[in-house]
Amino acid sequence: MFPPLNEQMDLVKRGTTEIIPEEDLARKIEKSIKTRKPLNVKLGCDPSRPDLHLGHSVVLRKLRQFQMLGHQAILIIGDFTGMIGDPTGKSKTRPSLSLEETRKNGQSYFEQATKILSAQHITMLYNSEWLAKMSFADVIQLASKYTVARMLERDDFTDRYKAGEPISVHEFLYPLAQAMDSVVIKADVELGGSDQKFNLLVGRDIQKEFGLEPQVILTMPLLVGTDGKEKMSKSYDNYIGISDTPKDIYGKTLRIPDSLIYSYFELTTDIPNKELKEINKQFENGSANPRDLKRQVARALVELYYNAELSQKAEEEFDRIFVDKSLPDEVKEFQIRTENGIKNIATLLVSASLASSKSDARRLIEQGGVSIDGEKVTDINEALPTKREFVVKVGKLRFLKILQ
RNA sequence: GGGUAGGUAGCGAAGCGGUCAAACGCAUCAGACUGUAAAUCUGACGGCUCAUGCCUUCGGAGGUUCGAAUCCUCCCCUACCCA
Repeated sequence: MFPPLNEQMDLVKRGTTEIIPEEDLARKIEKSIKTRKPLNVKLGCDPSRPDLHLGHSVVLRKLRQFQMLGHQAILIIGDFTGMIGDPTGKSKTRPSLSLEETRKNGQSYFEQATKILSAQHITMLYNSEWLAKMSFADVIQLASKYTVARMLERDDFTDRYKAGEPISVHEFLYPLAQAMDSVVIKADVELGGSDQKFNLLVGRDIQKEFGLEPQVILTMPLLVGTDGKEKMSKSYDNYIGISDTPKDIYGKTLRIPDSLIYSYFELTTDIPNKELKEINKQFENGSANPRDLKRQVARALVELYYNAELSQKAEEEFDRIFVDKSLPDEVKEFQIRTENGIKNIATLLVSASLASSKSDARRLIEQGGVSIDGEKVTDINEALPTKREFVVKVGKLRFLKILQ
């Protein structure tokens, strides 16, 4: 029922950053073939941000490969850890969520994840199920299994410690809590982004402490966001959400810097290895127009999360706006009501949330960023057209049909 | 518990009694260029104003002063050192 070892290894190894230790993975797969028992492949999910983006998709797609090979995917929704707030990264002021919120986010996470994952061979668990039940004594015992020196080896901690930035004691408990998840579900393999390496390794150590066979860890590269600099993340606002509209997925993808094209092909699409190599070649020797390659990725992504038809429509729409510089086929509408006191273009922009304040509106107009029916607005006090409807454009992307 | 250095706009970081709505960098927004970009260049970047101007901001609360981000008092927060 399972494909042979080599086949499994080839597929699983593709696109990974590290497999630690690789021999163990082979051994575990071999054993699973022999005993006809699927491996437990764990992926921890942070429910503090409910929207999944292409960055998450990289590791989810890897998880799907395991499913396709007949293994068991286990999604751990970190609702318990999410309740306290995730310390990884810089934002210490991340809001603590209530259990209810994390549950809701967890559900939404699952729904989105199944856009990528197969509905078979999947289990979803909330880690509050076991973490919330641990007593203080349990926690102390768990904490005694790891040393401060080793905790400080984590890059994030090392850097912050050197920089004299605060590190709260509870942050040390996070890797341990995550490790407990691995203990409880008896994970054979844990997936994660390469920034999770430390946490995943702690899982191995703690499993050993509990007399279990340590999990193999498998890390994936971090997808760089649309800004071309930081990893894709909602907080940097450089993400392409898998629930974004076809238009947005297409448009955002086309706007990535050329340097990212290859990695987007590699990490976010199903393109076969052979074609991937071909693309790399074309890109290196300049025989392909990067724009065309980008269009190809964008099309592929919309197809992946929607379908071919919508993907084509998204492309046409994009061309209409940016190549032909005409209107999108659907423009949001805004009804002017006399009682709102809208008397000129500036007040209209504010009321329609196209500008955050009157000063902002003035700035936009002064800088030539506002037009009505294609005519640039030059005067802040310009009266509105008397027409019943007209289209206001702010910047390159924002259109609004005004009704009065 | 004692000591030292700090807390400034989205972030980083100057300023240390008036010329401070607060230098500079990043991020952001608009424009030019383009392939839709990226890079580059230009401009903007607390709010209200056509504008001189006015209003609200420099951890918090009070105070000194004609005048405070800048001085004083108390409080809160962070790091480091000593115990």
